[in-house]
Amino acid sequence: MGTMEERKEAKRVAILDAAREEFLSAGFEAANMDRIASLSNVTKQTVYRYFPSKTDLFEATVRWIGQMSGADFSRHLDHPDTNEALLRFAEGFIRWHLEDEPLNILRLLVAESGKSPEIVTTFFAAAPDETNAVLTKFFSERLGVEHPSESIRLWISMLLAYREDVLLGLGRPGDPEIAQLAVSATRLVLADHQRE
Amino acid sequence: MGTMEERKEAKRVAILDAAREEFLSAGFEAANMDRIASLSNVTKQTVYRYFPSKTDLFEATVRWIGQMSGADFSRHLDHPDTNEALLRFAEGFIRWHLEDEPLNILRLLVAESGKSPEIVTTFFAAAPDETNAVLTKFFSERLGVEHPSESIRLWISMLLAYREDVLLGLGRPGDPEIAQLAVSATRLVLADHQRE
DNA sequence: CATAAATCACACCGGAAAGTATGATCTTCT
DNA sequence: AGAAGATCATACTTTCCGGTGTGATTTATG
Repeated sequence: MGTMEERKEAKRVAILDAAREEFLSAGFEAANMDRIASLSNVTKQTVYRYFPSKTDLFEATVRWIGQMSGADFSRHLDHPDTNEALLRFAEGFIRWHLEDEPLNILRLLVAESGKSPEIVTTFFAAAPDETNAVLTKFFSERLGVEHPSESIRLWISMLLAYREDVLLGLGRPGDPEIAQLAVSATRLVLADHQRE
Repeated sequence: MGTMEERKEAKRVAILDAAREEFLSAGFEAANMDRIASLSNVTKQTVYRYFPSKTDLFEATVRWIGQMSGADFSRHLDHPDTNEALLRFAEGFIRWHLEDEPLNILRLLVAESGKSPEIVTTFFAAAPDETNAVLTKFFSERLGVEHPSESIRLWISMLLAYREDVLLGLGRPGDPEIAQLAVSATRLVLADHQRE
C-alpha cells in the first residue's frame, strides 16, 4: 500500500489535479470546492487539511500547472538543414499553442491577472522556459544574427497569429493554413536577416 | 426636462454605462448588481425593470460596448508617402491596442468565451470593423498585393507583439520600443512584397 | 492489541449576492 | 386636478458556497 508519506503525497497530487481541472475549466470565482473534493475522491475536510483556503489552493495549483506545462518543440531545431529546422519548429510551435491545455491556461491567467497580478509571476516562475534560450542560441550561432531577440519576437508573434481567434472560439485553422503560416512567417524573418 | 421616451432612454444608457464599467473591471461573475445600480444612480428595481436578469444585462452590455468601441487610426493611411502612411498607422494601431479599454474588453471576452461563446459573436456583430476593409484596399491598390489578407494578418500579428505582456501585467513597452516595433514589422512586410 | 493520526460522512454556520415585494413619492399626460 | 405609470427606499427571500464542527471509521506503527 505504500508508506504514510507516499500516501499523503499521492493525495496532495490528487487534489491538485482535480483543482487544476476545475480551475482551468471554470476560472477562480466559479470553481467549486465541493466539486474539487469529489473530483479528487476526498472529503472537503481533507482538502482543507492540505490547503487552508480556496486562494491558497488556487495559488498552489497555478504553481503546479506551471511545473507540469513543459513542451519541447526545441528538438526540431536539431535538424541539419537550417531552413527545415526553422520550419519544423514553427509548425510544432503553432500546433502546440493551439491545443486546449495551453489555451485554457492562458485564459485563466488573463482572467485573473487583472485582480491578482502576482499569479502570473507565480506561474512563470514555476514554468521552465528553455525555449527562448534555445532559440536565441540558434539565431545567433546558426543564423549569425547579432541581436536575435527582436527577430525572435517578431517571428513568434507571427506564429501566434491564429491563437486569438481560437481562444475566442472564432474558428480554428486547418493543416494547410498552419503550414502556410509557418512558411510565410519564416520566410519574412529569414529574408529580413539576409537583406543587408 | 425632456419627454418621457428621452428620459427612459437616458436611464437605459446610464445603466449600460455603469454595467460596462462594472463588467469590464470585475468580470461577469464578480460583477455586482447593487453596485451597478448605485453607479447608475438608480434603484436595483429599476435596473431589473430594464433588464430582466444579470445575464440579459451582460449580453446587452457586451453589445453596447461593441457599438461604442470604434477607433480609427485608418486616417493615417491617407498620408501621401506610402511608407510613412504604413508607419503612422502601425504606431497608432500599436498604441491603441495597449490602452486600458481595449485590453479590458479583450480580457472580458477571453474570460467569458469559454462558458458562453456566443457573447464573442455578439460583440463582433455590434463592433463595426472597417479597419480591415481599409487595409485591404490600401494593400491591394497602393501596394499592388494580389492577396493582401495574408500580409495584413502577419503585419497585424507583429504589431500586437507586446500586447500579451501588457495583458498579463508583465510590463509595458516604452515609446522607443513601440516605434522600433512599428518600423521592423513594416520593413519585413514591405520587403517580402517587393521581393519577387 | 492499543494508540494516535488521518480520513470519512454529513450536518451546519454565515455571508454575499441575485432577485422580489411593498408602499411611498415623483412625473407625465389628459 | 387627477389618473397612470415610473422610480425610489428599504427590507426581505432564497440560493449558493466557503469554511467549520462532530463523531464514527480506517490505517500506520509501537
